[in-house]
Amino acid sequence: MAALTPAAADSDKRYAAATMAEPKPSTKDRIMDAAIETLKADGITGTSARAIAGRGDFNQALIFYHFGSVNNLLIQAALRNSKSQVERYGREAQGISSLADLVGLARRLHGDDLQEGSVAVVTQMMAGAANDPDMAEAMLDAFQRWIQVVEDGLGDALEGSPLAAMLPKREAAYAISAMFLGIQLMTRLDPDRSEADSLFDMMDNMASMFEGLFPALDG
Amino acid sequence: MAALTPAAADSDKRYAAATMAEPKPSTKDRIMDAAIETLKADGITGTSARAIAGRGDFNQALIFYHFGSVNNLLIQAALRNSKSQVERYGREAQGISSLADLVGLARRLHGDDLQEGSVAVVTQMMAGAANDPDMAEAMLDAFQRWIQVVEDGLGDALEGSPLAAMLPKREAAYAISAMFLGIQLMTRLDPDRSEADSLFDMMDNMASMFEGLFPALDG
DNA sequence: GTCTATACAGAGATAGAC
DNA sequence: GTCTATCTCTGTATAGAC
Repeated sequence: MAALTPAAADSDKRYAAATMAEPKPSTKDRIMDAAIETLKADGITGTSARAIAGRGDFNQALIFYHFGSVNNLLIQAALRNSKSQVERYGREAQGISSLADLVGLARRLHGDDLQEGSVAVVTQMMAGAANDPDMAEAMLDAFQRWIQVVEDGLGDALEGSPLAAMLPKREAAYAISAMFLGIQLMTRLDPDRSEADSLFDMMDNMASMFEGLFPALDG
Repeated sequence: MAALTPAAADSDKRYAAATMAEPKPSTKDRIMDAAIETLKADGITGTSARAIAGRGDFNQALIFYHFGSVNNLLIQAALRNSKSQVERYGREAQGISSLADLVGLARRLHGDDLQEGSVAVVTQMMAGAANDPDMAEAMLDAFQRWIQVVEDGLGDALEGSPLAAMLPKREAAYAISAMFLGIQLMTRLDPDRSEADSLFDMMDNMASMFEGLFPALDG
């Protein structure tokens, strides 16, 4: 589960540099980091060039020099993050061998993500995507990667079960991804954020039920 | 909170007047209508007092006179719409008697809603809710009404089935609502908007399967 | 590649005439 | 209750010095 460094940074470049002594982030990466942080903290309406530059402590004009526009910066930052997210999720999904495992993983990722705020960023970008086709395309791209991870995990979870033949994996993965997204969004609105817990409990029970009804043929 | 001005004539009055000859909307209602339309068309980032006023063809200052701030206008408009939505959804959900019915209804509502754009508004408001607690509260309120409708529909669909005893309805309703929301959001990103169809097909099959496994005891 | 300075459009909001 | 006019702030974006 462990990343290479605790500083587990996001961009490809930083991963490449993570083995070296000083993974000093490039300016572009610093700007993208600040953009994501601003999105998390202030939402899409508060994410201006000035706000981003203030948070990252660099000059506002750098955004336009490096990315041309604020929206393009957000798109690039989202794509960068989504790729590293999918890598991480994919790694986490290794070794899944049952639906119960899958639910357990989802529960844990939900908790982590609620802390970290990746889906909060998604919400903000999705809102921004409404009047920016390029941003919509980037979000769609991100979702498709995500669904693929779920589909793979589902394949592992159902291997050897008769359910594997009955369940269209692509559609199921789409449904699960949609649900996960929806749960995150709703949970974020709730100040005490408790309802999702019992939901995952329910899914645990459902998973047990399914696996009781359709026991795996092999391991 | 109370209606100090006579024009506090809320949407309720307008709906009540719908049976009369001329249901001429109040100014407040016209402003709220324009706000919703602007949210659909231009997203939260494009929804300014000027944009709303331009779309509804009234003076910008009226927004501040009647609602105090743009954000408060959005909150009031969202609450008004969510209430009427829930009424409508509740009506549609009457007469559900099976899971297949429920899926059918969901499919139809998905289609309608994709046209009409209610969930598009939700997306935008949710993004706005990130840095406005009042807006978050309003959205949470709206979601809870929605979940209640689903819970009721689920109760009707499972009446007489052994599933009714096995499935915690509140949690299931929460999960279904979350999934519906997620599907809407994802679908909106996709230019050709096709993936949801096969998803509803899958849910149809799942519903049949469930109802084959757990046949209703009575009608 | 980074900074300062600045242009200019659009934002929210209010005052005061009508 | 509605309008015009205006204040002030913040937004994106660019020019040009370093």
